[in-house]
Amino acid sequence: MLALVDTCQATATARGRLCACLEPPALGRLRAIAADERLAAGEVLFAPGQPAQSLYGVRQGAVMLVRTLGDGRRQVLSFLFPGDVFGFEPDAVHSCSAIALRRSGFCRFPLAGLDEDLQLAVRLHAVACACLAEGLEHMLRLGRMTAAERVAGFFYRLWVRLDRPAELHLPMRLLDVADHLGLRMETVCRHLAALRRAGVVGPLGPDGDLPVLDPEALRRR
Amino acid sequence: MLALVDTCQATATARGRLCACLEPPALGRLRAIAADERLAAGEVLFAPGQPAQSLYGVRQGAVMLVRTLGDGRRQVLSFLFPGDVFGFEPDAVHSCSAIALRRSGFCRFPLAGLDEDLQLAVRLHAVACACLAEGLEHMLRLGRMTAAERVAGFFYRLWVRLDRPAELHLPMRLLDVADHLGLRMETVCRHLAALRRAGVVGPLGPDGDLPVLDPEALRRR
DNA sequence: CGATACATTGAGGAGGGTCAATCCGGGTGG
DNA sequence: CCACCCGGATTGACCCTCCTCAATGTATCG
Repeated sequence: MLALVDTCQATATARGRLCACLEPPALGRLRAIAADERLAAGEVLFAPGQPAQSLYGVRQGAVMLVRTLGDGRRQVLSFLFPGDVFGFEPDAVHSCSAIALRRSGFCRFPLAGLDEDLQLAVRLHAVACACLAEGLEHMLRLGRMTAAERVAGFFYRLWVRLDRPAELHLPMRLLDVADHLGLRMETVCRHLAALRRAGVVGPLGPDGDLPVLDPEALRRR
Repeated sequence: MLALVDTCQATATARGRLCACLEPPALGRLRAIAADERLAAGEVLFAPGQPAQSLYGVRQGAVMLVRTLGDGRRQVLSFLFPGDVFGFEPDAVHSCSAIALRRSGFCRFPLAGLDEDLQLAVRLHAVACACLAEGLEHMLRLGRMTAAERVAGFFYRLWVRLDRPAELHLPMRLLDVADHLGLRMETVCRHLAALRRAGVVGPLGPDGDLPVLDPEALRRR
């Protein structure tokens, strides 16, 4: 079980990481309660209405959190990568679904075990704050940025999050990106095509490979 | 100092309330560290870049949290009313401004005092989760709802939040509403006019009074 | 009585949505 | 091995919602 938490530690960004900044007692508790979980691409970790009894940390792979309206409208709340923690709910019930975008592995932390150590609780709050800030940031994008800005900004942030690779391996479909950015798939595709014509990115490969040629131009929007 | 926290308790919704569900020791600590703060309409409680050293609970009045882009684009992240808690930041610096919409009073809770009691820390996390969920909800609106839905939904939620009064007293300008909903003021005004023509709301008074004639129609969108 | 601040309304334009056709690569089954 | 199919990406044409700009209304305040 030790390896579970340590894997998180190795791959995570410091900010969203649950096990960061913990001293032996809290870390020990975290290790004691962590459970392993694995999902294949497309599988659902939890769905709306299900009881929310754990937090999850992504170890490998990629996940998205999705809310769906009755009439089929979808909002992808976030894409999550190794080190990210998710599953926060104000009530004891999930309000969105978590869907693996590829074969993924998770640390599962039962909520019951998280409320009994002060340092752990404080850390938990810090991680929740990071999620909250992330959400507010995205609110600004959805409310006040143009389609071009959203698309370029999205790929820039993804590129940074994935350690600035020469080639981005998108685990999600363009439809998912569109549902994240509050746009239509066609709109995302068009703006991506514009970036390609401008020499900012290369052609999108069939397996989701996207060469990033000019990250600076992406950042500038 | 006792009265401060108790005032929160009296007026707050259970969910976002910091002092809810606390037993004497934690409640005592909360009371011990709570400080009073008052602002006139339009005054700024904190601004981006300022050190974030406290959480705040609204006691009376109304506040909005605002993020502004360099080019003047604004996103109102949330409107806050008695009982709401705000000031969560992942870093020790504020990322948005808090602006009083009218004469308002706050409980100020220094962060330093919040990290030392387990029950308090757990409660803090619960409140942060509630904020987070609120944010995700709004993300869905910004990303996937039409202007008409956003406007109607906004006034419906405000009406519920303010205890379903016959007449809504809007503390904010239409411009603020627009910047909250990712719309233009004119668009908000037009859809509000449509609701008026449909007999769902009455005419908007000069001091922000808005009779709510058919809440059910508002809820239906 | 102007001046200010905000709400309201109209006319016109643009950005993004909608619908539909086509492409493309990979899998499947004959 | 190849024809077929399928999911997703791409592109085009058209349309509608919302934005933009501008004029007008209205209440408050000096």
